[in-house]
Amino acid sequence: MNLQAVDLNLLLAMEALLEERNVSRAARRLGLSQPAMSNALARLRGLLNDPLFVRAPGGVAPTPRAERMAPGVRAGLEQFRRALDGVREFDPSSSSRTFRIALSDHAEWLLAPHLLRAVEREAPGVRVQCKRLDALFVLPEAELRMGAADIAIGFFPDARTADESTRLETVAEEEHVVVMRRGHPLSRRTLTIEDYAAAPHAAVIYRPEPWGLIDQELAARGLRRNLRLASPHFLTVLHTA
DNA sequence: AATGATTAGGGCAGGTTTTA
DNA sequence: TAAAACCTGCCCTAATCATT
Repeated sequence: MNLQAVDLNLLLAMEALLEERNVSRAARRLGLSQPAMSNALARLRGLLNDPLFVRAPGGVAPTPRAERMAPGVRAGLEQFRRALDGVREFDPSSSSRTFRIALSDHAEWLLAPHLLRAVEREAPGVRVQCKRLDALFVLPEAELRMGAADIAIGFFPDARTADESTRLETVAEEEHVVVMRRGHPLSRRTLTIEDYAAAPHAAVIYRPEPWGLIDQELAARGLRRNLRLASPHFLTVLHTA
């Protein structure tokens, strides 16, 4: 494509639309009127021969083409900004950036106090926005790719198959544990997997259907657990023990 | 009905062409 | 080379249309 034929401000419009998923909000973000943003979108559509964004509840949703373009647009604009800013390294002490972290309430409960202290100490202008993972063991690749989340923290068994734009790092290792109240009959002996499956219990499950990774593992052993409560909240499950 | 996207028409800034 | 005239494209407001 001939870049001379492209108004590079359209990339800013694209970025704002990817972030806001709403033409009016994207316009406000760039200090434009809503029709001006609509017009920019129309020019992008003509340029790329794709609708890019289609109407959806609450605004617009990106087409697969727009989603594929998103990482490149973000990276390109980031390079422009860095070039124009004189290639400044990230400086926590002067940054006013908002970091969006997708994680479980369990990880949030464990990490948030430490994170908050570190931010207060080293990056007083930085804000942290925690958001819940949509699924417990599934890497939110789309959210990361679209910039809806900067990082995701959790146990992601299939993360190794993530695309190249996703950077993976082991930050901690944990074991699954069974929690029960003091004095529970099962606490007096070594818990077998059969005991576990047979005992009425609560579990953390994010999906609408109460069927997760552990159920798959049990099924492989010919077992089915006696699940009485499925909740997306670790703290709720702990509270019911 | 409310919210949000698109269209129409006019103004303005910046670029191009013409002319002295 | 610089100034004037002209052209093009973007943005604005207002009105209308579409979707939820």
